[in-house]
Formats: sequence, structure tokens, C-alpha cells
Amino acid sequence: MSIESIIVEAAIKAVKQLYNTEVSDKQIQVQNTKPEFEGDLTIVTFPLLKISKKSPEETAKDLGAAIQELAPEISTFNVVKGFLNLSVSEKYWLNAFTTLNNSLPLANPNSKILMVEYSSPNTNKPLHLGHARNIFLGDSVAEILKAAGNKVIKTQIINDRGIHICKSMIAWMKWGNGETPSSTGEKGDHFVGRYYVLFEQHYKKEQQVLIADGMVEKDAKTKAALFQDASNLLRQWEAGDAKTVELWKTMNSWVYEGFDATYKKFGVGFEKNYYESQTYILGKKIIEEGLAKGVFFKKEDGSVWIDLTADGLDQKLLLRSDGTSVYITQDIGTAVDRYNDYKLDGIVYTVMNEQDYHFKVLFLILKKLGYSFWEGLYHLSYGMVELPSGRMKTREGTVVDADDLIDEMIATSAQSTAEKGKLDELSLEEKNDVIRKIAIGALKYYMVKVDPKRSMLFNPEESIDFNGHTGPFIQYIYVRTRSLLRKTAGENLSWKVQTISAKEKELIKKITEFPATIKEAAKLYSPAILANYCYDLAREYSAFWADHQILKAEEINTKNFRIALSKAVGDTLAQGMNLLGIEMPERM
RNA sequence: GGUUUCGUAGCUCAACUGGAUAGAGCAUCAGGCUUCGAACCUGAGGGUUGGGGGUUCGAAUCCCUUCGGGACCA
Repeated sequence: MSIESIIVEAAIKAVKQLYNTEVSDKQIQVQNTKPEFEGDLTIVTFPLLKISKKSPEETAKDLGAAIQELAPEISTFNVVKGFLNLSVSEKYWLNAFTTLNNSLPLANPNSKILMVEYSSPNTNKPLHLGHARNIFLGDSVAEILKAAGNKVIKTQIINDRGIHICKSMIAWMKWGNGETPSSTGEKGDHFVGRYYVLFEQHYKKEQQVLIADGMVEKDAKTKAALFQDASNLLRQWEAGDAKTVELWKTMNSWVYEGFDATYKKFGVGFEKNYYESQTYILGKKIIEEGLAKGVFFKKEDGSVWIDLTADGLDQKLLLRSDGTSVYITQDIGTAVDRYNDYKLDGIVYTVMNEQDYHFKVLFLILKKLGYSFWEGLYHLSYGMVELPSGRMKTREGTVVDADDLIDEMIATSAQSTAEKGKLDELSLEEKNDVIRKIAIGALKYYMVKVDPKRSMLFNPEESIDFNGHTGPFIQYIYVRTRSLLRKTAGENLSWKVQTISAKEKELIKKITEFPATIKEAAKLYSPAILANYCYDLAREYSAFWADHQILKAEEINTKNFRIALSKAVGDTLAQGMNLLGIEMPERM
């Protein structure tokens, strides 16, 4: 049992004794004591004043005395205004340390089967900075949910059909001369993306010519010959034309090779892929059922709608008058399919917050259709990555490419690693592995430390830092602990100590908060909570390191205790960072 | 126009979801390696939490209003 719950339990009993009133654990507010005050944990007594009918100070004093009586773990207490600061005995902390169990996954009686969807790229463009946030966030949330004791299936839905891929195909047929990624040496997704851009350039010119001839912009868009070609190709694809499907498959396979290379560098993967080419027909049957149930209605032109005005939303189109579906139609179908396939308890959709409305509508429709699983749906809505100039724009060439970004990070990492010169005795392969871990660590940490809900700023002019509140800092602290262990390998490391320093106590306290931090991060779907925890722990250890002797400690028990403490810190950091998708090097 | 979201130090982010004197990093300045790894540590300066009002013992956090940015829906 955690010290916090011990205190809460004692406080509930104390209130009963003192004031003869039953309170729930919600009414006992326990928080960490601010560093400028003496104590470890603090009870805020203001909420209890109505019960005690005494001043805050008196209430706190009474409560403190009673709790000290009830919980032997509490050694002393002091009162500042309405704040009851409780000090926990050294004995308790030492015992907590020797009986520490931070192994993952946590035991979870409410374990669930969850699907986490993230990345979900289009097949006409390479991945960019925005995808990077999505991928790091989704992958990390999936790992955190796993660590919290759930069963998790990682998935992506690949947008492999539609007019966008047809555009790339047209451009390649017209101007490709049969070249392939292997013939040009390009990464497949960049190769196909280049043809998409080529299409857009020519298409734009055609429109300008038409507009110069007096056509309005809206008509020019659809009348342009290239657009007509792409639309025709899409129709052929939908009709299953063999040659078209063949080319489509080939070009998509190039893209997948490229994506896989990037995913591999990112260190992420998926257990299951969904392809829109297979899911886009889903949902229509459900629309029929919904019509029969009267959840949906048909307009005169034959289109199908749902009226959500009573819920504060609008009317939403579900099936066009020509019977073709829209995004939300397939999302309905896909969700139902997934639930049936995996007996899921929930789906987490990692999608940018510009889709907030879409998911609100989607979940509401599923609810109205009577699917009880709608309660397990969660939209992990995250903010945009902005540049100093605002949003990334393809047309203005401000898109930050994911592969370029990694390459830059690796170059920076290689440079600073060379400057430090700590890896000189390693093989080239080992060295590159460390360089990669640091580069990816810096990038991932940079993105994952920010509260997902908030939009964040990325300045391409400034390289991502390796000092301060960063991934490499935490990796470095870990490396220090590993260095100690290397130097004492084979020694008898048993210890027995009676007293500990304030910093040692803080470290033990922090380490014991690890499971609660995981739970909190899982509950709020926020890797940022875990990222900041890791940083705090690393920083505390670094301060400890600066004013404590470890290997040179005056006494063997003290030395071995500090080594054990260092190991626990290192292990905890490694576990936490791994959940963020960040690997720890042994040296750096 | 309607809905929604955000605004915290020069910059990038925190603040245990309503708690104590709003904290870190970067940048700036001053110190600290002949000693376990300095990608580090210790310290200093830097804030009317966009502005105004309200609720509360207590507000960056909740409500109203206003200004400014973003997104979504026509």
C-alpha cells in the first residue's frame, strides 16, 4: 500500500474519532509537501472545516495528533495555516525501498482489450512532422496502456484509395518513363510524393490557362484535363480494371517500403493494418438498419442524414444521393467490425484536434444506433505542431519532412558524441547505435513531453536541444548509474543502513510514485505526465550525485546502499522512457 | 456568422485538475572538474498568469465580459 493511501485511511479514521463523521477518501486531500516546508506529504484541511467546526490550525493540529497515533509510519507533523505537513519515518522509506516492486505491467483488475489507432497516413505523401507527433503519441499511449495492465492492439488505417493516389498514378504514367524507386535510388514514399507534387504543378497551370480564357475558378478545377484523367482513373479503379489496380498496387507498395523504413527508424510498429480500400464499402448496411430504426432520415434527393440538432450539433450527411459513402460512413462500419473481430472494450483514435467535431458526431451516431460499445471509444485529440510562421503548408514548401528531421538529429547527435569522445573504444556499429538512440530520444522526448491536448511550436531554425529538459539528459543520468554498476560488477553489494539523507529519501519517495504515475498517464492518455516524471527523477538524482559520494562513500554499507539506490533510479528511468518509446544507451 | 479551443518569464514548456511565496529548461550573468561520467551541479536576475469583473477561506485553473490567435461547421 502506498504511503498516500496509508495517510488517507488514517485520516478517515481520525475524522471519525474526532468529529464522529464518516468521510470518503475524496474528501481527504493529500499532496506532496512543497519543498520549502518541512514534511513529506500534506493534508489540506480546509475542506474538513465544516465537519470540525474549528479553525484551520486547530483542525490540522487535532488531525495531525490523531493520525500520528493511528499510523506509525508518521514520525512528526507540523501545521502551517490550514496545511498539515506530515513527516514519514526513515524506517518506512527504507522498508519501502527494500520491498520495492515497480515491475510492469501493473496488476489491473479492470484490464481491458483496447485498440489504439495512430499514424494513419495517406499514400501520396511522405511522413512529416505532424505525423511524427501523432506516431510518438499514439505509440507511447499504447505502451502506457499496456503497462497499466491492459491488452493493446496497435493499428493504423492507411488511406490508400481515392483521388489523391490517382493523381500520383497519372503523373507517373505521363512523365515517369518507367522509372522506379530502385532505378532512381529514392525512398519509395518520397518517389511517389514527388509525382503527386508534379501532378499538382501541371494541374495548376492548366487551371490558370482555363481561367485566363474566362472560366471561373470552380469550373476550371473540374474541367482541367488532368483532373478529368484522375477522375477517370478513379472510376476505373473502382470498376476493378486490372491494369489500373496493378499500377495502384505497385505504387502503393513503393510507399509502404518507404513508410516501413521510417517506422523502423522511429522504432514503432503495428500489429494490424487496415486499408481504406477494404473498409470504404463498410457502413452502408448499417445505414440501412439505421434508416429502418428511424435513427436516420432520407431527403428528397435520396441522400441519407442524421439530425443531431437536439444534441447541439448539426445535421450530418451519411450517404450521398448517388449512394456513395462519406468518411463517417466507413468509420461507423470500421468501428463495428473491429469490435466484432477483437471483442474490444475500447478504441483510442489518435487524431488531430481539427477532427474533434467528426468524432463527437461519430460517437454520438454509434450511441444512437444502440451500440453499447460507444462508451469505450476515445478520441485522443492532440494539438497541431506549428512553425513560427504558423501551420505547415505544402504549397509554401514549409512542410518539415520526417526523414530529413531524423537525419539532422542523427548528424547533430554524431557531432556532439564525437566531441565528448566517450565512445572511442566502441565499434563503429555500437557507436552508431548509441548515436541513433540519442537522436531519436531527443526527438521523441521533445514531442512527447508536451501535454497532448496543446498545440506546440517547432522552430526549424533552432535544432532540438540535447541539454536541459531533454531526452538525452535523462539518458545521460541513466548512463551514470550504469557506469557505477559496471565498476562494481562482481562485488558483494549487500547493505544495511539506519539513516538516510534528505536527498536519498526524496529519491526513494519519487521511485515509489512510479506505479501511480503510470496509472495517471494511462487514465489521462498523457505520455507527458510520464515524461515529466522521468525528468524530475533524473534531476533529483543528478543533484544527489553532485553532493554525495557513492563509490567513495566513507562506509561500505553506505556505498552499497547508494549503488542500490542508483540502480533503482536507473531501472525506473529505463522503464519509464521505454514506455515513451525511448531506448537507453549503456554509454554515451 | 455559428460552435469550439487556446493565451503563463525574452523563447519552449510545467503547475498533482480549486490549495501554501506560479515552477523547470533554453538564453543572460556569477561560481564549480588533478577527485565515482561537466550532455552535469550551485546561485542570481527575469511574472499584474492577455485586460476587466464575479464566485470562494483560497483562482493560472470555475462563471461572465472584452481583446488576440487557432481549428471546425455552413
